[in-house]
Amino acid sequence: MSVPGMRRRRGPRRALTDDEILDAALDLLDEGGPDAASVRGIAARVGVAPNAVYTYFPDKAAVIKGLAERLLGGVDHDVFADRERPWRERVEALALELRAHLSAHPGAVPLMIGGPMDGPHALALNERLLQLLVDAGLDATEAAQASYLLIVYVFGSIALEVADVHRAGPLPSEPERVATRLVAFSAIPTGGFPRSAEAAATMAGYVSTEQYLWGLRRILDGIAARVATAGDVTERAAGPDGLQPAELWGQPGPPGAHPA
Amino acid sequence: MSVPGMRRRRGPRRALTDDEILDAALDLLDEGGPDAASVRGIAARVGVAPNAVYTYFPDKAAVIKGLAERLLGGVDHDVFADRERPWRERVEALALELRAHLSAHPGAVPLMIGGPMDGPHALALNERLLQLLVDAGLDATEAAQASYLLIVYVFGSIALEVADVHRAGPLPSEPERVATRLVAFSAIPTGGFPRSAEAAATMAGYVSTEQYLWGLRRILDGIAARVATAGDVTERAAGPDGLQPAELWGQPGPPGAHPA
DNA sequence: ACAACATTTGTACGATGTACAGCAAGGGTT
DNA sequence: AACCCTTGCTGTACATCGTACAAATGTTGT
Repeated sequence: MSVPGMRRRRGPRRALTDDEILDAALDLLDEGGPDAASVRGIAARVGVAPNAVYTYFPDKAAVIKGLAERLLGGVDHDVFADRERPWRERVEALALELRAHLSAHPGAVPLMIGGPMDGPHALALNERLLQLLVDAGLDATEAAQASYLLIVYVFGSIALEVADVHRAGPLPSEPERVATRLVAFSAIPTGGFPRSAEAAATMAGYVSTEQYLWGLRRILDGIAARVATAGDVTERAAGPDGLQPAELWGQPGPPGAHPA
Repeated sequence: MSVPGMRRRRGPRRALTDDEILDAALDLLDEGGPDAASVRGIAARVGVAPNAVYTYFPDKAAVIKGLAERLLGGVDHDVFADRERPWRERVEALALELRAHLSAHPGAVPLMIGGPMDGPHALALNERLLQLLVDAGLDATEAAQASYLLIVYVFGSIALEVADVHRAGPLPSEPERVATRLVAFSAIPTGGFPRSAEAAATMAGYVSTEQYLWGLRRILDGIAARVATAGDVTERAAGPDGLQPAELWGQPGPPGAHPA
């Protein structure tokens, strides 16, 4: 990403750009994990003194924020933009695209979920998702709720996956990740936890993408039921994941809600 | 990890306990946010030199890990232990209990999701959840998938909520949080994002707990569909563990029919 | 009383984020 | 062409962080 050997001359006039700094930060995160993006390291990588960074960003938090925006801005909107396709497919495409994009930079993930994601690219993505859900037949309120649910799932699962893994360098390949997960599980005194051990064992056949999609489809099933409730039957979930709405409408909440 | 009754006073003047250190760390996090738990701060709070902490924990990461375990160990298992209640209610109770427990210490949340949660208390919780789902009628594999989905949702939503908020001190009350969320939304150039603006507006009537439960219930709907189809003809995967739908919702019978 | 030992402290080192003051190299004006 | 003023970078400095090392301190078993 960054060009090596480029010498910077002393002087004013635009030696750096914001993007060069963000590139350097991202490179460092990819190589050394979440703690590797120090201001000094970034500056050294682009070939300037540490405090030169503060010409472009007010503080380190701003760099992180810029990085988050940059990552979100890199997701391919075309993947789920086709309004002719069923909405579930479109959401799945979006979820997979986001996961692929963020998993490529695991070191950056903890940093970006550490702060609010309210930049223009984040909002644009949210806007797309909301529109998609409205297209699917949800009213505005439920579309908002559903988008929140989906966002939580996508970012939450990536965050947990990244947290589980050795936090330096790029994410290992999926088979490797499954293996280390199993190692981690078996290294634990699972003696008293038979079901956890069993889960770890059966998990071997379900690599992470499968699991990700399984959870996502359960969520889509739940949302689809609300679509049906709204009276819009233009799209009914079909196939192996098909469901019969009558069977999954939940009952009202349990008595004894929890006090704050 | 420290058992009451076994007093370890073998050293010189004053011997600390792991719990005293964790208490101090948690207090600092509650007061000053995720960055407030410095080793020096913790040591000062318990009244020792900074490096005295390293007698009890090998490094700071171990303190964080101990803290995560301590928090997870504090969740009340009785809330969802009653196997006579419908499984959905039990899951909701667990989810609410976890959320209430973790939201009380927002500063600790980013730290605990930053690393793997594989301590004994975390495993015990996972074990309980898996058992609960198996009781509900899921086979071992799908119980594992479903528990992962639920865990991602619970921790992910708490993490995102915490990230949205000012990262110091205890989480504001829910009305305040909604207000600041709206402020944050309106402070953003939502001009180009009509649906996001609309979502922010309609969100006012749906405080965070409502939203949390809405998403959780969509997930439960999706999982319930798997329970219902577990013994179905279309999906022969059930095999020897196949259960009859009648037993799946517990003794009370199909959803909506069980008595309070 | 003595020795073994567990615990705490003093000191120190390297790394981090960032504030402050100055210096160099344009562009704009004359 | 000579000025200066703005812009961008550097040098230096400080507080704070995690933590390693050895010395000091007190407790306990013999």
